[in-house]
Amino acid sequence: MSSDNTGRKRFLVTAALPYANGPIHIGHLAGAYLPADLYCRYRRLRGDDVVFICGSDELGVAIMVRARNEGVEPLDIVNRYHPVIKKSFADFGISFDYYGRTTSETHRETSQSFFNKLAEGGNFTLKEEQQLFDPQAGLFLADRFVVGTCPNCGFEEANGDQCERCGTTLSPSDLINPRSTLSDAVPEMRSTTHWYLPLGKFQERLEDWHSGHADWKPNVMGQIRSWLADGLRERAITRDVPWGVPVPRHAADLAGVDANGKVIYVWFDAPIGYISATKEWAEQQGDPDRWKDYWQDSESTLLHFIGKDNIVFHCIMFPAMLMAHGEYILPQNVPANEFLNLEGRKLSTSRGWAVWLHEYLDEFDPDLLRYALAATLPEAKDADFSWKDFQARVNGELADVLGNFVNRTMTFAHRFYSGTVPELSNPSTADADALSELHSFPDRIGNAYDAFRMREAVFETMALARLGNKYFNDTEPWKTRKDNPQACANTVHVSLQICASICVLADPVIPFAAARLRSMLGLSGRVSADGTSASAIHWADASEPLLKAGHPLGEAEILFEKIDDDVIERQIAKLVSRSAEGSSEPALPFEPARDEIEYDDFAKLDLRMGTVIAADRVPKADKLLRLDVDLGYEKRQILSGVAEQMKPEELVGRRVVVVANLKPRRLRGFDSAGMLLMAEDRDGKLCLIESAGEDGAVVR
RNA sequence: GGCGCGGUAGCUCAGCUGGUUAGAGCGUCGGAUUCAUAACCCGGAGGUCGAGAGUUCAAGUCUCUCCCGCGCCA
Repeated sequence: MSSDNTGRKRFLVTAALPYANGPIHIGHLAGAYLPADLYCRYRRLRGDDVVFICGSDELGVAIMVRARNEGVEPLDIVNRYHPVIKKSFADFGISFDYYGRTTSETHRETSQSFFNKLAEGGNFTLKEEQQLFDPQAGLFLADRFVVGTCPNCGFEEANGDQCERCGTTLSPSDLINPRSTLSDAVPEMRSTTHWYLPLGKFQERLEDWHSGHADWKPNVMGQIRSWLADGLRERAITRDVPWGVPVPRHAADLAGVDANGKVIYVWFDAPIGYISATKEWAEQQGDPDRWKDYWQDSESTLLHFIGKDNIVFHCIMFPAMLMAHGEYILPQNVPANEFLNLEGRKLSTSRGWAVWLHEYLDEFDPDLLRYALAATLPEAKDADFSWKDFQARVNGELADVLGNFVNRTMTFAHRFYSGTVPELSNPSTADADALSELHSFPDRIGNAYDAFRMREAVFETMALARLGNKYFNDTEPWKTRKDNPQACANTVHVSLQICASICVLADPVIPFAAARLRSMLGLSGRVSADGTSASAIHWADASEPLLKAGHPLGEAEILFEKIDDDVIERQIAKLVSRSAEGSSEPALPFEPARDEIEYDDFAKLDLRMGTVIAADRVPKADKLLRLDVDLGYEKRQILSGVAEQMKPEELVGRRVVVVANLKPRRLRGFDSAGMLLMAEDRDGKLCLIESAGEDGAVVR
């Protein structure tokens, strides 16, 4: 392990650069950002020197195409999303030391000089080849931007890489009547030259390096072995695209190639973004060379947090690049996570099946999602996030177990000990046992973090609150208060110590609540972000009582409010309705507001409460249900156009609001005397208007 | 199609290099309690560990075949 002469270990932690063509959702968080943040916060509390780096990946074809489709510049797209992403991370408490972007000048320079260095070292090969060119757009086309008729099944919208209908693998030249998706023009073949990185040259060194890391996660190692067993091939590192880091002049001259219009392929420049962002961080620190301590000193530990889709880039290609360059250290570990599903289905941004971070933050406390996600991270296999599970975690664990323990402890301290820590004297076995168990928690939780077992760490953190509750229960201070005051004081003393340890050990998971807890305990400011100040409480200190007898406590507050069912149902409904719209962004307009009316206009309505006592379908009518409604003073037959959304049996027994004085009319051979009031969402979804009040009650 | 990772109580998941009656949280049922956010605490029930075959004194744990989910590659 790396360390400097003060015993502090030095870490450079990166989290995958999010692609800046959309906002952040919970899948991103669970894959990389939250586990990385848990780890960094933990390490800082250990007193280690951590630099946590990330940034927006803003280059590449996808952003360019999207800009074309919207008729704007690529820079407009990334300028739209970069600030949103950056802010939502910050609000969520992801504690990046620096969040950069790959459109920065530093990144261009860093990528180009990296490229030049590899070119000088003779690491690249050049290949001239025929590629599809869209003469109208003036662009070379990636395979997937060509469509045409499938030679196998005749499907007319087959993609250049695969036919969606019959599944045949294709190359664009196989297509009959090929056309560009950018302009509809017929693509032509043109010759172009590109740089390749022959990864095979690094095969042996990579194998040696990997064999020294048997401790990596099985899902990561499995995939690496699979790639190495296949044998590494050369891979293109430049493209003909107008949006990227230009191939540097120096390398082009060395190769004798006109590099005009050619850029470095994003897979090559994106990981270099970690380096450029670290340089920018160092500049910001006023010590421009300091990035080298983290990237080029063997005493430093480099960790990449990523999702499983990124394993080969971080475990094969980027390390090969770093080896080729020669001046960089290699990652110590790449704890890649699997994917997170949502309500049992795969996340899909295009189908509107996602929970967006910036929207979540509009309605909830960051800590709630941090906890719920951390408790169910996809560490070994794909995991599922559901709103019901979120509610259960918040109510049953954060509020009931942790929050309630703190609350009952604080209540005692304030009510019977005037808000100070009572003295511990003649401790019972129960008191001593609780303290001795407490002693083991920093290591128990820390060992889990050290091994990248975040879920276990979170579980063990909650276990400390469970210990607190059990201890509190077993020692029954509400009884001893009357017949054995010292025993009661001991209970409150020890319980407060447990709270104090929690405010340190829970800090990585729920940093905002932990800070509130510290202020309740009168420990504000004692846990510093970098763990360096002299009076700071460190991770290991949480194994011992942190509060002295007589220490004044702050004001008590509820740490976590419970979440009501209807709040959760609203979230689920939002998800479902968006997914039905098939779009990620809420776009439907609200119905326009109507003209103003007089009170008398309103008073003409005779609205009454009623109960549906019978309901059945109207024959040959898709939309109509026939209902018998009890209005208290009489029963009515009412026809309602809800059959497409509600079943008769769902309506029986429901309380409804009825327009009772609507002129009766005949529909499909049935008399309808009145109508039911409903709320209609923009997408046409209907909801009954329910209320208490007896049948026949006037609604106004 | 090839490769990789997973498939363990109703739900979400632990089970490291094979070893006594397979664990936790939630849910459920029962009990106890009342300081506290109708919270907490105790106890019970629930699993032929995806299916089948094999190795072994002994297999969720190793081998093979098959099925299912996810991913990577072609």
